[in-house]
Amino acid sequence: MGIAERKERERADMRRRIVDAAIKMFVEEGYEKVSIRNIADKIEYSPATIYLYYKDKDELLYDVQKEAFATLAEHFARNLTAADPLERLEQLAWAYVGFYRQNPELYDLMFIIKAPMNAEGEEEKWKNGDSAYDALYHLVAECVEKKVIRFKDPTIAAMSIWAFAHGLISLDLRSRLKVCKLPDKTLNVSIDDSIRAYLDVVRC
Amino acid sequence: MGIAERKERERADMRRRIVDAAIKMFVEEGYEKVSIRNIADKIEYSPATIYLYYKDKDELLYDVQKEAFATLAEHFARNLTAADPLERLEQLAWAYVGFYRQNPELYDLMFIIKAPMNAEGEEEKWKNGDSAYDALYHLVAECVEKKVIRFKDPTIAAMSIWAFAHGLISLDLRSRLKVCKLPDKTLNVSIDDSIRAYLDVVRC
DNA sequence: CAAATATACTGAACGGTGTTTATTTTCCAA
DNA sequence: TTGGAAAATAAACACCGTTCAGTATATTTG
Repeated sequence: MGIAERKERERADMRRRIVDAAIKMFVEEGYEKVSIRNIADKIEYSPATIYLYYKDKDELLYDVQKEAFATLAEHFARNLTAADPLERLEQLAWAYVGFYRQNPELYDLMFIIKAPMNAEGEEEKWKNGDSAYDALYHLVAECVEKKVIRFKDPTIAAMSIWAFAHGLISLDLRSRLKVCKLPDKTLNVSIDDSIRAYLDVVRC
Repeated sequence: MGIAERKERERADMRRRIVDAAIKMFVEEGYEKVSIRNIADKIEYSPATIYLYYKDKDELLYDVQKEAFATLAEHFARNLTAADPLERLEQLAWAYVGFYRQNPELYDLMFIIKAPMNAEGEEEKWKNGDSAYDALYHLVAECVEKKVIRFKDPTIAAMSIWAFAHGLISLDLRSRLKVCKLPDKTLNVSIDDSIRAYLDVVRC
């Protein structure tokens, strides 16, 4: 009786088709500009069909985020090669920025866009970023332990470092960073310079 | 011939009515959930009327942002009292966080929400945040000059400090900060602790 | 194999959105 | 008082996320 199994496979295939089209379109056009109807058109099904596989747009976004976090994890795995923890922390920082540069729209829907946090008090459910954060935490903890960075508490250190990188990227993504006007001159502030300066400040 | 003047006054009054209702409703319900129709209802005019005073929702948001930045400027003016530049920088940090805590929804629409950046390449037009950023820059420049913080370039320093605070707040606003799960224990990371640790790290 | 049932899919609708247009109402000058 | 400008609006357009009644297809049962 392989029918149930085949049906399950077909169901998974359809979810793949939907999520693949969604990722492609979100990346190309931006989350807000892509409608369920657009996605349905792309995969040549009726809009209502999508609701047989995803209960709403939020649930679809959640799956897209899962995919994006897997991509980020791969990106980290490829780039975190150094043995020295401080060097590895620097690699992490550059890998994080590199991921953003290659996938700005993905970064937006992973970390900035409001959905799918609608359901209040359901922070528990948001586990997509956990493994990436764990990687950061353990690395930072090692740096704190070996006293190569000027932080004392590993939890606060990890969150602070993430917050800095995220803040920089968020400002860049909203064009607050590109140009910085002063009375006398106009300066370009780059993410790269800021990261370098931060690493200098944080290092022991 | 005071009629033209009165008309102008009436026009300004109407824009005030619209922007006041918009701010109130954005703060109460969130930008995305407030429609032009809702605002029109509130001020007891037809939706189309709003388009006689604002060309689109983006332009209205732009005015709301202007108001919000004025509030932030006041907030800074009230709280930046110390003579010592480093102390004043700390006051700035706490004032920034305090503003966010008192007006999270305003913070969102000032710094995070995607609109009104639709018009590509119009970064020139976004002047709302300039005076607040100038205040930060000059203060940080003084700190760099007097060598009380570990940054060398004032431009990079100002942007980095802002990025850190903004990153922290952005993560908090999207519930990424509240709880931080680890294999063994669950920890609360607070904005306050992170700011304190950052100031310690940055101080010379 | 045929009938009954379960599954997959869809057309059409609901109630909303931002925005535009044609029309009506209001106001002011001649 | 009346003609024309200015202000306000009702109605429509083209979308949106989502639901539901109904149809087509596949599977199971008699």
